Amino acid sequence: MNDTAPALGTNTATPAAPRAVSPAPVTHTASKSEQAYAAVKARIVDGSYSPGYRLVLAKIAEDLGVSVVPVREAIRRLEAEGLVKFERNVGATVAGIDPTEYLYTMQTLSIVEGAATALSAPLIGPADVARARAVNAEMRECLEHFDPVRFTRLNQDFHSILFEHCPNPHILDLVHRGWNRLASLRSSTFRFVPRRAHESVDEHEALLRLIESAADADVIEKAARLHRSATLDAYLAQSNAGSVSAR
Amino acid sequence: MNDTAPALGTNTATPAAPRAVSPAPVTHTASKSEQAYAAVKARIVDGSYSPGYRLVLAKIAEDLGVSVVPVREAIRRLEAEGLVKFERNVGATVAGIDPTEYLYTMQTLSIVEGAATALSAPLIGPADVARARAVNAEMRECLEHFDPVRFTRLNQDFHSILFEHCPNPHILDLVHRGWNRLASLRSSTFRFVPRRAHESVDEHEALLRLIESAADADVIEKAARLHRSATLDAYLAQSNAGSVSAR
DNA sequence: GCAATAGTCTTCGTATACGATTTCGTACTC
DNA sequence: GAGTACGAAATCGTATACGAAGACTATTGC
Repeated sequence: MNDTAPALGTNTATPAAPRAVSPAPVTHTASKSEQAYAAVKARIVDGSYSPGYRLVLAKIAEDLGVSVVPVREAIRRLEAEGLVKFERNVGATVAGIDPTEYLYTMQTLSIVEGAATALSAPLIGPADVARARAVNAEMRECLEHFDPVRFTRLNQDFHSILFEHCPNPHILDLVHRGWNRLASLRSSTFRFVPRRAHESVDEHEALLRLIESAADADVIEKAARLHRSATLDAYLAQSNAGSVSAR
Repeated sequence: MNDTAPALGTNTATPAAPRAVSPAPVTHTASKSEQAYAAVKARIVDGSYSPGYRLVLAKIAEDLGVSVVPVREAIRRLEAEGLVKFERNVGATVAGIDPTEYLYTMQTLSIVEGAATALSAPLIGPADVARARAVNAEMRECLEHFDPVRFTRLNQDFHSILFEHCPNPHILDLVHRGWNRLASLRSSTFRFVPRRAHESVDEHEALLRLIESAADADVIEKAARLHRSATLDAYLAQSNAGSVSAR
């Protein structure tokens, strides 16, 4: 379907080596619509457009040197993907950080990512495990002088290695969408709950052990799912104790 | 109060989409874009546009009494949903029945529907269970003079009761999308594998028992997932006695 | 001084128009 | 007779234009 492959990337340690499946079929064909989609998506994911940012069609069109029509299409696609919220006769804004939304997204991701990881597991070779372990080592290092943003990026790299082999493209797409949604809110959970970062690294190692030992798909799925929902729980516990709760 | 809508006396050709699996956001304001989206989606889901059908923008626009621009947007949204396939400079076609695609969709659905059902379970009251049981009774009846189409519709109704209470709208949305994709290929699995229908009815009852007894979420999820993947397996076993995995 | 209302201004929604690309048919040549 | 090349028709892609709806502001009345 859609989903231009990158977006998940920015990976320093994992240059998407394993498979040449990477769709770079942009054969001199880049429709304006496509351009607009990619451009806006990139800006959302990289944080240039932060949540709540008002996406004015005419302005974006001008920035990109196109008319509003392709931009509208792009926005529509992003809306369907959940990256943008659209209100009739009012306009589009970058989808928000609403804690409720965060909860939904994390829960959904826990499920689809768990499944994707379990489905990938049999296809993950020793080389992949080694790469993942290297990333995890970096994460552990990163714990010293804790940098939430860097940590989050590494976290993404780590999990990418685990689920990218998923043979079911639909599920993989859902995982990507979930990650993108999270990426749009740059404030990672780890910023709020640094303690969770430590546990996270340990759980990563446990996950790798399971994969190495060719554990049951069920077991891997459950572990991957719990790994994520534990992060969610940590966030919830924190936010309840702390300031903003609201709904 | 608004809605003077002169000149276009012939419009509003779409009176409340014929009960697709997804909710109809029919506020009293229906932009042309919405109309087009609902209309095309309805036609795909109800089979007027069968898989492979070529969706010509101009023709649809004329049928609906609008211009092509709103139709384009609608098509884009349907594309993001996976109901249509779009090729640059060529056009859109209703997404196909490709067995591989079927496999992917069913697998994905088994996962998200399983999760949705498990999350819904605690919110399902005796009244709901009773309704579901009534539907299942109809299905059992339906086994006598087997009618695959009717059976499939009842099957959808049954599962809808089980997952519609899902508190996570994202997951619920994914379930709807999965069902819609399946709906677009009118040939239900049960047409090919009537025997599966019998098992299915029994599994439904088992599922209801689990929900009634407030079984563990894990147990319910696994049961719901297996229920669906068993249907998939039945299809696979039937359709090709040879090439199992089909890449 | 505050609130309600009217007017303006921004921005969206859709129609129409035209250029670009693909596809299909036909004729011509080997 | 078959294959290729040229051309026409169909269809998509995008720009521009105009009407409509919501938001913002200023003015007026209490």
